[in-house]
Amino acid sequence: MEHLLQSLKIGINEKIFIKDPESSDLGKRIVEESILMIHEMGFESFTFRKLGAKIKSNESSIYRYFENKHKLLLYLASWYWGWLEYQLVFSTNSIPDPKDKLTKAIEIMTRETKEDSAFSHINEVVLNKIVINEYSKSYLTKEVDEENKEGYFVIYKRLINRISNMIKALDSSYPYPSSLSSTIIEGSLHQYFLKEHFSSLTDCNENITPTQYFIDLVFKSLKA
Amino acid sequence: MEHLLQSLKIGINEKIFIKDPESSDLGKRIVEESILMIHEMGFESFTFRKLGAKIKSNESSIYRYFENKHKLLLYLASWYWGWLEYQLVFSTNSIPDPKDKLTKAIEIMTRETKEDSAFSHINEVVLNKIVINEYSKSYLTKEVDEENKEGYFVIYKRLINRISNMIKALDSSYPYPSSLSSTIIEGSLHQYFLKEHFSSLTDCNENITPTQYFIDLVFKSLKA
DNA sequence: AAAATATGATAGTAATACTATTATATTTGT
DNA sequence: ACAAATATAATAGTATTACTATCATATTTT
Repeated sequence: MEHLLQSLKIGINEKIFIKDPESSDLGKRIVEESILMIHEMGFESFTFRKLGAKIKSNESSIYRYFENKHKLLLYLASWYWGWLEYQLVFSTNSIPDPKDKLTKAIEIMTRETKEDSAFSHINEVVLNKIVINEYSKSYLTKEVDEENKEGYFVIYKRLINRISNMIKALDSSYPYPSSLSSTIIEGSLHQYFLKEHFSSLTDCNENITPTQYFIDLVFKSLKA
Repeated sequence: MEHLLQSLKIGINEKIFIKDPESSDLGKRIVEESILMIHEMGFESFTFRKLGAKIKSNESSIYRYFENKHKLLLYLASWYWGWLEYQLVFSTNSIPDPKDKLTKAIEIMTRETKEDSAFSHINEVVLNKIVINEYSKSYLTKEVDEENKEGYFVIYKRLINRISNMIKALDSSYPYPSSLSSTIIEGSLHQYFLKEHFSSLTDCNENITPTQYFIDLVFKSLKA
């Protein structure tokens, strides 16, 4: 639990923002409305000018919180992964059996998102959709290595490592724990995307969930 | 083989381009140099103006071939997947045993790219890197459904279906052939990306290839 | 009540993503 | 060989983007 409260409350790398959006009402409105707008119009069409108009604030005021929309996306993604990490650690902490623990972990990482009333200004369901549709764009850039060094992806990496460690705990002989872990996380986003837009490329639908697919995939791969 | 020569020579959906770049010297230079430039500077920084300067042609001339850089990316990706499909069908066609066939297929889809001298103006090694870094951006847009209807992703979809069918041929009882197939294709790109930029999130390195990982993953999942 | 800080209003800039027009090559058909 | 058609080049122009800068006005803190 050590890293946790950190991640959820102030754990987002301070270099991602200029001024902490949690520290003011305007900041929270920026976060709240940007989630809705990015979801509605897509990241490419989203601009700070449009966001300013929507929240009846000034473009230049938004720039005092985030350097640009890319940084805002990094912030939203970090928040999302931190929130998932919180749920992961909270729900698996007390499970002693490694197989049960990993099962629960996969469930949490691949299940449909439900609203969390603990964070009133963030719509987690919509944020999950943004992550599905936009997260890749936050690291598929020429600046990844630099930004990785700055620590902009730590929460995401820590999360994948947690799952990787659970895999190792269950089957220390399995040669690809990190690859399998990253496949679950990234693959889950991808299956949800396919379900929505390329249904012929996935078996996930109303009856089959990504969770079922990944549970099957993982436990057939491991000796357990 | 029916669809094939089509895909490789003229099979790229004609709605993707305004004028077929294969039909002229300028068109080929556009394709050739755009691959190098997108790789060098990333898709975001790449512009038709810069490309024009590089190939000593005019911005407006490039617009006569492609509506915008997004369409150019769709074209390059279609070419890439068509090229891979060609290799897939060519190499697996004569293999009668379903297990050998699928093994070969996974190898082709997940191996490192090598130059193909058959297409002098296209650097397949660099194009593969573009696909790893930029392909997701071609479908993670608000226009996917529209563009999917227009047929801009047919080759990619056909490819995933081919692998899916090979999985079914080997184990008709496996419930997730399409999801597994899409996991191999998309997951392979992702593992190569991680290897390059987030090495702690993958087990793939100089000694372990994505091919090994996916072969293990797939055959542990299937009854064979 | 003064000082500090946050926000708003307005303006300005370089670059992007085009479109339009006209001129000049180059190719093709007769 | 010459006209007609087509392709490419040159130039200019527009709306929008992604900012930066400045100054005014609130609001909070001390």
